Amino acid sequence: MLNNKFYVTTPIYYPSGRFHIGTAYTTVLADSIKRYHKLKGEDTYMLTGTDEHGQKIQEVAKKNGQTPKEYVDKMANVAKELWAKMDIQYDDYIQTTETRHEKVVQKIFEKFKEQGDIYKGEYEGLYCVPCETYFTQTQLVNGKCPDCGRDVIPMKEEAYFFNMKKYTDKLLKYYEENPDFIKPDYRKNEMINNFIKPGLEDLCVTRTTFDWGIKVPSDPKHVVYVWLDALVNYLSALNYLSDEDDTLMKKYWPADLQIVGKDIARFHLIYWPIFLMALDLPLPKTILVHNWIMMKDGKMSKSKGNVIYPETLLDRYGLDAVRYFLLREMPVAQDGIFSPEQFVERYNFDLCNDLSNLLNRTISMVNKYFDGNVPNYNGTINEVDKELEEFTNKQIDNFEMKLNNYEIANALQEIWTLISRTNKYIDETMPWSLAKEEKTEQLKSVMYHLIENLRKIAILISPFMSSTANKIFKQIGIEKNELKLWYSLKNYDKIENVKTIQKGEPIFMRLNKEEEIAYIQDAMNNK
RNA sequence: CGCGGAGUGGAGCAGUUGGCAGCUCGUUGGGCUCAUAACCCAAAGGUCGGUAGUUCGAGUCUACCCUCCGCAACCA
Repeated sequence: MLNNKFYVTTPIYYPSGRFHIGTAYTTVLADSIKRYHKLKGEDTYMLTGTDEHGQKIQEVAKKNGQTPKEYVDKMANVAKELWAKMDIQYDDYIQTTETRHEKVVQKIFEKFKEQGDIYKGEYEGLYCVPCETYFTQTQLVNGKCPDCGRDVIPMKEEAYFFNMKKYTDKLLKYYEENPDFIKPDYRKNEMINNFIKPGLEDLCVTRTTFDWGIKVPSDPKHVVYVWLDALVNYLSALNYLSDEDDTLMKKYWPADLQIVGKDIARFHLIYWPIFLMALDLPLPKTILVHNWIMMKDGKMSKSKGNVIYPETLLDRYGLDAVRYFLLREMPVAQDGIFSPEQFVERYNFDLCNDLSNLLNRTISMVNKYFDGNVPNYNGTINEVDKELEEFTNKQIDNFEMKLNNYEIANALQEIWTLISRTNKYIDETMPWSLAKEEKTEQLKSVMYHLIENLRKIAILISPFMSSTANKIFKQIGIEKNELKLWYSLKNYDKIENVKTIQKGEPIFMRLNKEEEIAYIQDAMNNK
């Protein structure tokens, strides 16, 4: 294997409120891709965390009667609990208020200053005194502060700036020479046309109007402004520039995949690569910008009463159903729509009718015809079997192609095409007739192929729905670990002497559509 | 004003380098009985937003236009 390590990151989330389904989506996406690489035997590393500085945090903490640090630590725990609940296998969780991070930000800041990339200047903006916040012209609502509605006044303060112009050409060249750097492709054009072509403005990287941030060592009345602070987390978590041992950095940098939401695309596609260039570090291989989960009536918002929190779905429908829905229904390159109807339909059609039912009918037949003893492989005894094997191998290739290109929803679709094809195989071969006519060899072959395909399906879904995959393995009697690995997928003859369980428990039961839609709708309105 | 995305049978979507218009759900008819009123087959249903053009041939390329959504410098 040429590339046998895989470093994936999520954004560090801003914990100013409750984590909603979008946050869960990003994290599930990262986790699933990581598990896929792990399944292939790669050395994987996943990072997530929280972005804990800034004025808004300071205010929320105050409102809760806590110190900012108390507040962010509490929120980090809330996040960790949610990720535990969602079985997210992150390898490290970074909080930007940890010393290991702050030290690195300070070092980088001073390095940039020495290099001349950061210079002192004056920040000018429209300031709302009671809110202690600057706004740009375009953020104002009717010329007033968008938060409190009061007048804003032009203000100036001393601040440090990062010289972005210096790196513009280099960045454009990098975009051009590395077509995989930005996915989906159109984001690149968006960045170039909207921000780079009109001329990048230097980025203000410090503030003096609040103090909940990392102090600039050489000028401590300034705190480092959010983005320089936040972006560095991807490095500080690997012990970059730290006195500690830097094996992680050596081993995992550059990142193979960094996943971000479209709202923060600009920071990751422009400023982040420029910071890395200024540090003389290689850039991540791919930055994947995903879109948003929308509601039928537009963005999620509390005032519209259409916010959906992950817990609502997790507690009632289980983790795997939620993970499946998020990954299957959200196309990454486009906004996806969440609706209770779609959730329930996906659950019933894909998980119950197609997958769970295929398992159930297979188990029942193996028990009925062979007492649960899965016959051993007997080759492809006819055209139907041969066709099934070829089709299955083709689907595995399709799946791999789509997933390697980070088309998760399409990759899942390829698995479901395989599930359908396997269901069809039962109708084609009509095992019940074979049994009646005592065509035992053919019947054995059909049972073997069904079990074998279920094994493959379980492997394919395992990065997305690991407990479902395990339930399938268990029901079809697969115990050996080597039969659960990626590299056993193309084998058609390795299952020997296994026994299915006696009575298959359905892994997904059909939901009552009206009831469940009402339930989800209620949960959305009440909170 | 600008930039980005979208406009495909009733609904939601696929359509890679231009070559007989596909998928899921729904509808109608049929099949099967291993399975969860599930599963399998078939049919009906589209002038692929509009106009003009390039081409032997365009949903797919070019130009212009219309409609919807998003962005415009700290909301995944």
